Amino acid sequence: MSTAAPAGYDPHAFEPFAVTVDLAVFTVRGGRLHVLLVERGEDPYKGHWALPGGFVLPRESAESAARRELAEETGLTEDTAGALHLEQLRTYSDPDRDPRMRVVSVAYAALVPDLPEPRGGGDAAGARWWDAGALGPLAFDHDRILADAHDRIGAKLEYSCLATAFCPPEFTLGELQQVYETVWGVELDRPNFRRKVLTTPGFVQAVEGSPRRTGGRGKPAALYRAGAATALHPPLLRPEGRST
Amino acid sequence: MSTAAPAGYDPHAFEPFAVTVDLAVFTVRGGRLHVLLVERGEDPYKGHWALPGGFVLPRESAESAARRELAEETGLTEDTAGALHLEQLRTYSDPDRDPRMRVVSVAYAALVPDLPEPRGGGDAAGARWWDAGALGPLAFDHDRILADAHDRIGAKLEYSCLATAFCPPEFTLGELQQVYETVWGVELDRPNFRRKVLTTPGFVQAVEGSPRRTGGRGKPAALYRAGAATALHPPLLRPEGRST
DNA sequence: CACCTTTATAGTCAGAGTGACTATTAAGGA
DNA sequence: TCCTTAATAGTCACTCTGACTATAAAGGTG
Repeated sequence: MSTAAPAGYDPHAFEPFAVTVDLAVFTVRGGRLHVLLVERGEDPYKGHWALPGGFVLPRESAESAARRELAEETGLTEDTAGALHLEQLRTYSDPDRDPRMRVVSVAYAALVPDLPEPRGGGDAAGARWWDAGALGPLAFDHDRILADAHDRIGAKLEYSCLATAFCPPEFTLGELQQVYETVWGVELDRPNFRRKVLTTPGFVQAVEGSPRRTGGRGKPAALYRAGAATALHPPLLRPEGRST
Repeated sequence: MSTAAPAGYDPHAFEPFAVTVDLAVFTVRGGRLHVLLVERGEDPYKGHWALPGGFVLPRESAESAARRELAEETGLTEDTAGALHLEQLRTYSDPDRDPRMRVVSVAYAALVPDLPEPRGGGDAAGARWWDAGALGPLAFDHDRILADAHDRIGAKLEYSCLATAFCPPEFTLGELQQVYETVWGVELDRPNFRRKVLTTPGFVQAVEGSPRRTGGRGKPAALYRAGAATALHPPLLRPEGRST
């Protein structure tokens, strides 16, 4: 911002950059981490799967663009999508990441509870959830973006209350534990997990009236809602190594 | 990346975005956190101080641009600057953040040991280190970027070995402790800090021959170098609350 | 219906890590 | 020589965690 623009800020005098957003939208389905992908209908990478995303419009911020795309691709209303957790990951700016032109992309990660299969509407040829553990190569540098997103989400679960974003409004501690186990790919000790969650003020709060979820196999579990806290002190560390 | 470009990817057909980098370059001087700022020589914000930065060139990545600007502003060679720790913070894309045109900026944070005052070379009217705790309002949204950078650095000290990046090649544990105290703005217990650092494998390693730094006021301190580890397990948590 | 399986919940116990200390050592300065 | 300063060594209690065992309450099966 300190140097003069090439050719003194004439907006059309230099080779322009396109700015896009890419979204890594995660959910937990049946104990597996899933990610929303769209099938590319045109070259390059025609027929490949890619992260949803699109161009940032002239009068919107990258985050607004991300929320708009998220609403379009998931079929949620913009109001609902506006309430979702959306986290800016990082920006990818390799000069050759798109063979057509110079595209700088701001990547976001979103966490959603289990949603219905997306309608194939919009401009994408098709959109569906994929098991994040069994993916073929994606278009562009989206493998890298997806890996970065997974790392970030995993790290964030350690020191934030973000895991509740994967859960429906009311959930059991077993469901919350499964979020951690699914994202981290490990098994956790149930009593210890329970103790940690319940002794962290504001992580979860019991639903009034102490209802229980019946119909399962074992003893009915108590229901909880997300609490007011956002950070976890001390953190809930993964059994082994780290990321980032 | 899934939607068609406006006007089918004709690079000049839509209003272009400029892409810049902004750098928050931190150092510790005399027990205070300092940040490198440049004085703006032209409107808007003429006479205000701003983060160093500049345009991303057509054939370079944002990170390359950041390293190039860092070398220019600090007077270091590109080789030296290439070895410095540079961390992508986030991207700022508010449509009105620059009154002249649409500028999307990728912000980076850099940590350097105490350096000489920068020469006023390059295109900036002037460049100098400022005490990060006593700053007037900066140009553009740079106050916000600087605050985000400070938060990120503080959080990273907790779970990484990054603090050694603020230190010269050989340093005492007291100097390392002062990095933590300066960035966090707290005082730490010396024996406890020492115990934590020394029992974390790979955080620091004693300089061979066990030399000591004499000339100070008290007992000479042993010298250490940065170790091979990059992550801190378990983390070195701040006395009180959190960030991010 | 008795019994097994499954899941939730309660509780115990030892070890690691940390915060708050006190004590000792080794330099410079008055 | 004594005082001040800073580094280093060590203690102790408390918290948190990992690894357990035990009990409760549902569904399923013969």
